[in-house]
Amino acid sequence: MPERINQKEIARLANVCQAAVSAVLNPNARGNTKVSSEVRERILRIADEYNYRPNLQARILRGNGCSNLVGVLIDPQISLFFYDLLLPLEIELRKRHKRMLIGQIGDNPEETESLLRNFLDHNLDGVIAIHHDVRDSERIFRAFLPLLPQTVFLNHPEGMPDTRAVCIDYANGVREAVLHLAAGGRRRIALCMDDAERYLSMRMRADGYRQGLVQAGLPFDSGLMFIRRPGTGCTFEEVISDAVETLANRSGADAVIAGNDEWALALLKELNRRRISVPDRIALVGYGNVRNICRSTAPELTSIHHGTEEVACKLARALTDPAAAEQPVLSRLVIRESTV
Amino acid sequence: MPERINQKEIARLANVCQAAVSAVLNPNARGNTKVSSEVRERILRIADEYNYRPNLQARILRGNGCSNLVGVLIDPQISLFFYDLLLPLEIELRKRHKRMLIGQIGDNPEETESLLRNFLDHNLDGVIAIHHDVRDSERIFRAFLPLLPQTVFLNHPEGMPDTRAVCIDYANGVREAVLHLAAGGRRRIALCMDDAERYLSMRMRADGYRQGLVQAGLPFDSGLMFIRRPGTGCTFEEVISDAVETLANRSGADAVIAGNDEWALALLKELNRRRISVPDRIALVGYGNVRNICRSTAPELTSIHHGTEEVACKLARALTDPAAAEQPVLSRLVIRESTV
DNA sequence: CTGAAAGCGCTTACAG
DNA sequence: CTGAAAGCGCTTACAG
Repeated sequence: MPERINQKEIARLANVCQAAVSAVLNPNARGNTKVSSEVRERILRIADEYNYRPNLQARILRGNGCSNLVGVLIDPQISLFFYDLLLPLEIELRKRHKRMLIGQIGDNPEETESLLRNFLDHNLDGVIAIHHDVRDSERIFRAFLPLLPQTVFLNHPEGMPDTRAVCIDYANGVREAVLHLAAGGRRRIALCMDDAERYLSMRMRADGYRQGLVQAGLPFDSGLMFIRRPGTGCTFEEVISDAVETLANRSGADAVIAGNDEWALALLKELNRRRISVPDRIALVGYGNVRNICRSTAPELTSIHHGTEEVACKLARALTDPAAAEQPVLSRLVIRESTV
Repeated sequence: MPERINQKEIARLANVCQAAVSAVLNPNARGNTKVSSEVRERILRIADEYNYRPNLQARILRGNGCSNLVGVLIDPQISLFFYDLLLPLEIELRKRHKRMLIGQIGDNPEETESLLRNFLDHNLDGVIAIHHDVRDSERIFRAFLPLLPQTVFLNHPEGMPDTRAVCIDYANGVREAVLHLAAGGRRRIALCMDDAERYLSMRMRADGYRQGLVQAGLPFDSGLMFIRRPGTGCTFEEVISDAVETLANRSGADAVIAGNDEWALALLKELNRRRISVPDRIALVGYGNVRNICRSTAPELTSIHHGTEEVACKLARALTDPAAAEQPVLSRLVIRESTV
């Protein structure tokens, strides 16, 4: 592979001026430099022969040309679902000849600001914010949104319903789960998950739970809703043990819908330890439908899916097409052994 | 936040020439433009006030300045372990003020070439190849390595021992596992994994297995080595079922070391289905020590760990420091319930 | 100590 | 139809 060649050098080899080379190699340019087809052929041949690639930095500096870079904001508390989202998202972006620049945001607002400033430096074509649950996020995003290129959120950030966002309807899958469990004869269906105040996604799960109960004609019983409060100082194991004690023993649950697959797995383990049979005595539903997990437990785990491919596709499309952000992505129940 | 300001504008506001601004804002530059401390203060104040950020593209075009971008090559068959590596790697790169540009390579050599060419366009500071198991990879990497910036591989690519690579000693953890199992009284220790020809990592597991047997004073029995051959047309479930049939029933195994945690989970499920107790009748060891999985099974899964943090740190360091690539990272056994 | 100028590679408005 | 030139924002060799 020869050394990198530039337009000036091609022009010299083809015996034309550099502007002609530029015009030939950018057919859709609006410049009015026209060239004869003979000259065009010569330039194209040489460019091909020497493996010409335009200099990206020069193009951007000039004010034309885009970086083909899309910033993707994630955070360290990323759950397995969002991990599963990264690869499909890369595939969707690649289809559009874009590449993913990863920005991991932490708890520190200053670091988040410095990250976004760095994003600005790179002249991104767009930003996809998969995670934006940062302290002070409203202030930060309000300051940066006008400067950043088109930004698409996965669900609206706190207090900013005016942003472009692909939303997941977290409620639907839970509603479906309740109906499925009720159809299987379960009457004491519980919901078990992390702090509901902070995360919209958790609140929506609770909404879906209530909707499902109403549709199934079952009463709501607050004793069947186990929600971990933050800052109690309990370990995860203690919380899970407490949840099983509360739901299975005290409240007489015959089914549990977990806030995510990790919780479902931990619950399954604790139920096994206490010799409470799943699904015979208690049916169990996860959330996230994480590959490799749901199909590897015994019994296989029923879970709620919100199509990573669909979400990835919509996020990528929404960068250029506002319509892609309109319809929410429905979460759906995927039935396996743990509920039958 | 004010509009973006450039050196020319700062120079105008400070009543100096642009070169002075450049000199003040790049203290380590070798230009011999010197400025009085009074002028320096004025320039710094204005730059700060207007939130000056140097234009990255201009710097790169000028020939100085680096992109602070590191390309990271992954592939779609990325296992959960490598996923777990991405976030620690991002953290290590961020410490060095670098950002991760994701390149997902597929089976198609042309796409891989186009990906690498795109990497060249972005003027990367370095490339970390986590996955490089592509068809034709030797030809491709031989062509691109001289053009790419410093490239660090996770394990050497096929046929290229002369590359800079952070190597994982996959053998050690398996050796430790065999010794641990033998110490617990197991005598028929099996190894169960995917095609060993293709992946060095699989061959090294087999090496560690043999070393462990020798050290434990146990005979090698080829009937205890179950290796999936590619292209048989069997589903994953069929392979796992076949493995359990072969190892547990025909070969009388009392312990199984799996090639990865996904296999271990699937084996555990199949053993449960056949009412073969783990660890009572058969001890089980995974590989990868994937978070959320090993601790969520019943019994909890003993697995082999090759410290993602250590690997991430060495990969990032090796970009600038060849010494970081010298010592292999040892895989280690993490003992949990499935082997006691 | 300070300023004017060249040039990185590119696109495009303008003149011939 | 073709060529000469300006300018994106920056660094640095050079002249005063």
